[in-house]
Amino acid sequence: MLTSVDAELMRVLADPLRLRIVTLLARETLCTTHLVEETGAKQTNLSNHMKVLREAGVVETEPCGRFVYYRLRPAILDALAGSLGELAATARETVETGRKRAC
Amino acid sequence: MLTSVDAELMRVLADPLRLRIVTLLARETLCTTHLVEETGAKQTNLSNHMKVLREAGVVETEPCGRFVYYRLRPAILDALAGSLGELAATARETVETGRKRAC
DNA sequence: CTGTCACATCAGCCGATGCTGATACCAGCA
DNA sequence: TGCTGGTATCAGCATCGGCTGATGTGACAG
Repeated sequence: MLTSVDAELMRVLADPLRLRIVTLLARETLCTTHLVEETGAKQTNLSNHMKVLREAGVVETEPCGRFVYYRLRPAILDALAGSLGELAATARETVETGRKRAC
Repeated sequence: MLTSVDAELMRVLADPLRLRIVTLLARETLCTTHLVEETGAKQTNLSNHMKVLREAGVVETEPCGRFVYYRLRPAILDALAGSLGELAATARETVETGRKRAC
């Protein structure tokens, strides 16, 4: 396998609310106010999740007056999708050829 | 978006040890004994994780005498990689066209 | 300067989950 | 029928992480 799947990135994206946020941001760049409207979550909670996403490199921020826009970084998602695809391809070959270790 | 990313499946795969197990199983079908050797984890712990992976549909079991082989189900990983790829593609288009909601 | 609004930070609670030792189950073998 | 070895289950513990209310910060309007 060339690239390995990033467990930390998986963990960050595995939370239901964060995944919802990422899905919303995939369609259009939004700021916290919009995300509060869309998700119904508290501003505090949302801010915490945005921090996690920011520190994981999933989103980047763009200040705009008092507002802060959150923009997704597609390369991160591409890389994850790619490494998972590789894993799936490897698994498929293993299953189809019946490769197994004797015990 | 056609398919949405499965948060539960992400959660299952987000654990470091489980991801390690899945990566090992992608190369060759193994039984618990091998996984204990490879990961150094306790048999009890490993058995718990295998139950989680089994219930999530990530692996399927094949009894072989007193042993139990665990085989990955590639379709599950393919689907996840695919939906993540779609998400990434959507995000890329959003970023490149500068699509954002006014606040 | 003062008030308001958008957002971030902090401390605390609490439920979820990973890890472990003890134990049960089950297949093969003598 | 016992014994051994591979695996599953159970109860308890400890930690992690998400949610919340209170509070801080920084920018705009009047």
